[in-house]
Amino acid sequence: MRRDIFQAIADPTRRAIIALIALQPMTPNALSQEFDITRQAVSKHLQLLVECEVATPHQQGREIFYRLEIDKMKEIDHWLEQFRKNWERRYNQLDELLNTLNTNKNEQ
Amino acid sequence: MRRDIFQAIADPTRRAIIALIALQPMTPNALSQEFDITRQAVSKHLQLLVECEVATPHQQGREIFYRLEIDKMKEIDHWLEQFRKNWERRYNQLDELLNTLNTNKNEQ
DNA sequence: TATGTTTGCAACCGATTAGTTGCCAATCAA
DNA sequence: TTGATTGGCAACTAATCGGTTGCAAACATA
Repeated sequence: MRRDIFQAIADPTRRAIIALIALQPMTPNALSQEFDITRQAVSKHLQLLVECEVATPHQQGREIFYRLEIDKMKEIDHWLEQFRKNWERRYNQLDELLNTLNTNKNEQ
Repeated sequence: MRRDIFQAIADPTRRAIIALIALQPMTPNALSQEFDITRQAVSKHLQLLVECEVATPHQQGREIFYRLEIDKMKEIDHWLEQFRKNWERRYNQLDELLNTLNTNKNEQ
């Protein structure tokens, strides 16, 4: 069984879950209301995310909030590093800074 | 059938293939010598990469060189963008500047 | 032309995946 | 204490995945 971050983000539902809990920790119940699948299906995705150490459960009464382990996302970023020099010129920090300032006043 | 870049990088062999053809275009035969699987298995990975538009075949005589479409890797980078502000020092620079420009709400 | 090389395609196989339903334990609220 | 809510676990299923073998087409070369 491969259990790594790349497996974790392979599924579109899982990517959506990751994006949601990046904003705030959420319960399986709350999460399942965002999708057309059962709570149990969402739970299985969460279970996999926990195995991959992408999310961690935090119990609060009878609810369990799943929180994103943001550091895990860095592993993807790190893997991308080897390709970045092949495409990025704007990875120059100053370029990035100026570009963002010129085209984006609002965060997202 | 999900055919996207995230599916493409889910498999470790495929990630290795991507890393290899990032250095130079390679043939299925040459690639298969780098792994403990058959040429046909490598070919199937290449086929999927082509479907995902991560690699493109370039015939040269009876050989077919597979070349990495580096731009596709940017899609991963773009998806990561939403998380990056949560972790990156070099983006904190930007955050700090934006906060200052926005009459600042809160530091850090 | 005959032969070997390179590759794609098809059929097949076992394991995994993403989903379902059913059930039970724990917690909260009346 | 009773009943509803929340969520994990188990069993099952259809589809997909990653691999195999076998074969035929296209090309290169003797």
